[in-house]
Amino acid sequence: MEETDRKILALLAADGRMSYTDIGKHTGLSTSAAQQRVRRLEQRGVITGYHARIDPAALDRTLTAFIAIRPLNPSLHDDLPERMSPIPEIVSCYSVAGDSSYLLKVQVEHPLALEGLLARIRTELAVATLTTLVLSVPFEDRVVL
Amino acid sequence: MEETDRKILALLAADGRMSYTDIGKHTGLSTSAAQQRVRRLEQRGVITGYHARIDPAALDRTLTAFIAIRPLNPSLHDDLPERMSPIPEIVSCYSVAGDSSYLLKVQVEHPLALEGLLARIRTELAVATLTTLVLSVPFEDRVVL
DNA sequence: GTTGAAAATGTTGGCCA
DNA sequence: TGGCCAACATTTTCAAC
Repeated sequence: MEETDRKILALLAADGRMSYTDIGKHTGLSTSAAQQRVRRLEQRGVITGYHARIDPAALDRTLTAFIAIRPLNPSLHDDLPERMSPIPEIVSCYSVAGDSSYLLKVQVEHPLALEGLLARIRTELAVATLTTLVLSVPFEDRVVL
Repeated sequence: MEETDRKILALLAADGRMSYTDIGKHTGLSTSAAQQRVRRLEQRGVITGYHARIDPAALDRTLTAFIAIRPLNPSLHDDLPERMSPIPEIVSCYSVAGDSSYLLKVQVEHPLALEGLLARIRTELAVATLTTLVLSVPFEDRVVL
């Protein structure tokens, strides 16, 4: 990956709606050259998508937490991700190696909702949970190239 | 927050470059009505930004890990986030309540790089670390409205 | 990579319910 | 207030070089 492509990635990571014209200006390319570069980055799967980021508070999801889970009855066939999928409060799911099997990031309205969510997770998934509350987010998902 | 705005948020969360014309088609609004809604959502801070998502593997960051950190010398003045900021491998930083003080998400090239990163974090920040390796990511940062 | 021109989209102001 | 329309500016797209 070369200089110009990295620069384009940095620009689009910072502003996903930047126009090809502006990308061209920032990289010294013509509009269509910039567009071709971006299209190639998309086709190669380097850029996997464009997404608006939404303030969780605006959706009444003021409480964020990480939940480490460990299955109570270890089984060969692990379909936990599929069974987590219908639970809307689970925002991210990581399969991990360490003290637990999965690490979940969840977002709920308030502590009482977290209590309910934990009960649901424990019963529906048959797992033990260890919860860590998020107090604040100094930074998140930054892209430093 | 009403139905139409939620729909717009869902659309832009899924495709941050969707045109106002398309947003209008999906919501039964005219182009300019859709545009006004989006502008208002941006001004109210509900939409905090638009970002391209980049495949970490394309940037040779194949290894993701979570690192829980605990300061060795607890002090009143905590400037850890500022001191983490210049470390590019640290992608996210959460201040948490639980067994540790901060939870970091990091991305590195390979296990050896993680070893170096852990050494850097421990010495520069004067903290104890507990690392959890990410094996796979069933889903991440999904927005379910 | 570049240029250029056509098609699509973004933008603004005025008008209407 | 919130939405529509219509005219104008900008961007996207795609060809040929």
